[in-house]
Amino acid sequence: MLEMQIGVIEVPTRKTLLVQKIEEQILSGKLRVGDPLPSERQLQEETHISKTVIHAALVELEQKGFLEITPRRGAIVANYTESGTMETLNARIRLNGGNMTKKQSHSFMEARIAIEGAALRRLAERHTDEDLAYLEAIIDQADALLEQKEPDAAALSEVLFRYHRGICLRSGNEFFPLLLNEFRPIIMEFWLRSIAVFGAASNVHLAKRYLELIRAGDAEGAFHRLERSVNEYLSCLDEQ
Amino acid sequence: MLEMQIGVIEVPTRKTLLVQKIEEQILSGKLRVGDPLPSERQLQEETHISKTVIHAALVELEQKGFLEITPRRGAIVANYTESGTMETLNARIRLNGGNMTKKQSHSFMEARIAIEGAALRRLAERHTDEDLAYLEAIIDQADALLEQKEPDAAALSEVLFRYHRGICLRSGNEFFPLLLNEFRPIIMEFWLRSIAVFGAASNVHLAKRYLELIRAGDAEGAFHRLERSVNEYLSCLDEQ
DNA sequence: TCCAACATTTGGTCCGACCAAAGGACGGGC
DNA sequence: GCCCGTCCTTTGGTCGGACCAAATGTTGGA
Repeated sequence: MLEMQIGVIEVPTRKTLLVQKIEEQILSGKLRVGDPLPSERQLQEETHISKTVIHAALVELEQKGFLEITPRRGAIVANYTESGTMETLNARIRLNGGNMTKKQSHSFMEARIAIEGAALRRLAERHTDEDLAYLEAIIDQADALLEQKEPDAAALSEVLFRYHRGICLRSGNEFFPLLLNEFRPIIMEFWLRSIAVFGAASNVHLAKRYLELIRAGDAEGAFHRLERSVNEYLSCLDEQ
Repeated sequence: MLEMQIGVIEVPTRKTLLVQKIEEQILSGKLRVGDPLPSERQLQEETHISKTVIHAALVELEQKGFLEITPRRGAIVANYTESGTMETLNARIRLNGGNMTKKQSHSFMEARIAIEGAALRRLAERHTDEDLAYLEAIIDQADALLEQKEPDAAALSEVLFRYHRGICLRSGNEFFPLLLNEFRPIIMEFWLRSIAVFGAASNVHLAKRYLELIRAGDAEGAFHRLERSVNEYLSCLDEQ
């Protein structure tokens, strides 16, 4: 029997649509940095959306770093290269179809080495059996996925994300796992590609390798292993 | 004449108060991860605040990573160690009177070394005259503040933040300055303390020292200078 | 020419009502 | 006894109108 797959149909709210519309205008260059936005009442008239929702959308865009709102003066397009946060970057990548530029990819990998590398080092130097058990449990989940004849790449990406966030979590640094959460959509995309390029088994094997190096207390070894795999990925990316 | 300083009196909105109240309940443990919140209408009845405002508050808490809202089902307390971002942490610190725990301070400094250290290294290895001029211009602003007999600590903190973000910006990595923006409130608090402890002049002098090391192309020197100043600050903190 | 008084516009906040969808309760058909 | 529509209740999302205080623009008199 032929099974039809439609999947979940998400109904976007008006607020979401308005946010995306304005993001688009800004990122496409139709609205430039410093340009003033129409007043909330003008937007209300244009879009036939209530002022309450308009206001909520503008506040969300401000939190994302796209706008600069001054009470009783209006909103202007913010210099999002300066005031932006990771959410701004996520929105930029999402509007680009989920694809990063090469420079962004290199920046991302550099940031990954800086953060996860520091976590790896620290965890190798100082860890408990509980830390190791925590990571092993996640590895087991990855192994379970590998046993299927057609491993689910999305599910495996999720597990790999949790594994590497686990490294940050168990490093004892309270900031590192939160930073990884900020990167989440970008990291998930990265793992999907990595699985597509190097295969599912290879990625899980690498994860196990980190665990061995941590258990052995080899901080420098773990760090260099990360550097090496990053460079492999980047050189593979540059070839395309 | 004796000048009395009162400062700006901010009138908190109902929305703000409600957000803080719920944050408090969550962080104090009265509301645990997975617990359902009362419906918006129940909250309306309890608090005598209109549903629009209630709704806006809940959405803000969702963006901060404290809640998980499902349309037509309700809101539950999110696992903020899983879904939390830097904003969650900022909220936690703010509710603690703006004071970080010692562990948080150490985590922060470690993260700073990881990120800003990488930026310093890269900028020292590869920079243009324009990069140097950019940073010099910010240093000049700091010097201008120093010339006043009673330097404004808040203004100087702002300049120091822009300076160090400038280092990340000019490093060429697109992620680093965004990460610093996420840290912003924490970093500002840090500079205020650093100025209080070591003095304004000392902090500006240190900033100039980084510039010299960058100009000389001394990547390792710049990195170790950062490590050293971080350790000085931390040991000073531990004494208290 | 200057400046004080007034009018307009702005974002921020609040209200009470309505909407569509999800879940539960009910009941008829097998 | 079990299944599956049908109805009702509850839910978050939206709406349009209202008011506020501050910033800006305009006017008119000295």
